[in-house]
Amino acid sequence: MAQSDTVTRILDTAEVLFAERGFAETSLRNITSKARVNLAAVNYHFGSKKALIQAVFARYLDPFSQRFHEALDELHARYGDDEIPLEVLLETMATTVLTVPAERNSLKVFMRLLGLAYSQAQGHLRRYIHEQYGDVFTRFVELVRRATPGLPDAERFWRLHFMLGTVIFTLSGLDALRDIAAKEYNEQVSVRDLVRRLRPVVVSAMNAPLPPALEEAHHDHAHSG
Amino acid sequence: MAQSDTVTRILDTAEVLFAERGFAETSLRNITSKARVNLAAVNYHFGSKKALIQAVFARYLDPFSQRFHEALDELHARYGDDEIPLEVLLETMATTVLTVPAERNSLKVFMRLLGLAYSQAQGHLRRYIHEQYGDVFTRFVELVRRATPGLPDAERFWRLHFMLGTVIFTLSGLDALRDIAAKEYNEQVSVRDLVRRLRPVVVSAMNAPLPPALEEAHHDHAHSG
DNA sequence: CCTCCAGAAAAACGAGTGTTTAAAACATCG
DNA sequence: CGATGTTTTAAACACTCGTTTTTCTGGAGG
Repeated sequence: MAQSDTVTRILDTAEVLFAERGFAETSLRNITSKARVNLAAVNYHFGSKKALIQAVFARYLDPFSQRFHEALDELHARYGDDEIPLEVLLETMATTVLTVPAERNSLKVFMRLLGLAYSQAQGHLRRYIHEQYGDVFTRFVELVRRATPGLPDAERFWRLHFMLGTVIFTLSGLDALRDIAAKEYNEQVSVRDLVRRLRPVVVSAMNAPLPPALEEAHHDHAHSG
Repeated sequence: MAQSDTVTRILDTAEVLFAERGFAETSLRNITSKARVNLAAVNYHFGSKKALIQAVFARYLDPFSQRFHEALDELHARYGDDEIPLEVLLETMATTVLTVPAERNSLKVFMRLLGLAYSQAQGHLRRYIHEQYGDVFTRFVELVRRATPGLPDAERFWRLHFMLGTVIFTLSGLDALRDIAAKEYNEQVSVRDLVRRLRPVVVSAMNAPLPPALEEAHHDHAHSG
């Protein structure tokens, strides 16, 4: 291996540690010692810790966005200009999300990283992800728009983010929840079980009745701090 | 003020900085200098940084759990042994969540802190919160159980956590989402607007049709990493 | 052979961390 | 007043951090 596997070892170790303990709580010395690699290797190969973090994300998101584009191309070929049902769109996204990390490590790490990125301070990672991979998401949202013609744009925007919260929150805290569920209801949940459970919930949530219109838009700001 | 307001100044400053940048990214020197207080004051009054973090949470969660208990007492008095409708239960929780921080600072900080606690490394904060305030949550869940008799216990467990994810994720990332929504759909969303939007979504999600039963429980573990 | 140079390794740098210590300031009360 | 206990302050401690510098290694090419 000419292009030394040092790079790979660093990435493999870093993504696990980041997912377990967060970015700030994981030092380069943690990573390099566990990867049995010299400390300076990170700065030599990646330039900085921040660049390493982005490289960890890129290794998941590059194939994801590529595959998701391909999957949407297929849907376009299959449906032409017909409206694609919401269930099919959600199913496609779920399949793609499940496919990418299945090839390598585990979905858990991927989801945990996404959760961390979104809950991260100042959201500079969120911004990076949005800039780098925002176009696939935009494309997806446009298809969802056509699949839910009864929904006002703003309402759809919020509901999509509600559901994003559901998925990321659940899958990123999966281990803890899995333990509780196993203890309380002695049942072993796999990620695929969870996706099965998520499907009807997400569909119902997206198709929920519209909220009553605002009676008179923000009249008193008394408690809206 | 005999019981010096140093303690209060530290807490007021700490909660804002924690909410903005996370726990690890906020140093005691950040806090004490912004609060115009001596560095050693934190360790003198709280003992350690970890204890300060818990104190910040306690200042929100103590009144919350007390008020939520009172609210549930009221519901019990009003409904006796009759089943309390799911909408009423959700409404009660929403009201309590909105009430507590409205008295002091802002809901945003409270939600951001909750989001951080849940996405935190190893979840030692999540454990602390669960141990300290788990009983109110348990009581609430029991009422939800009686309000949703058609739902298997495990299914209800997961759906409640799905909805917890929706709320915490949305409200803790509120600022960023608010900006996007304002730009794209030029509409000003207040927290109360969001709660109005959340209500039908959460109710529909909880009442979603049951997922199809597992065909044959985890036969192949091929991709369940 | 020697040169060259990407890569690995060891060591040091300077800045920033949570925490502790010891002295000073302050308040309370006999 | 002087004594007592609490709070504030400045300084130091002992690390850990990300990054940089320097040295060493080992194979490719003239």
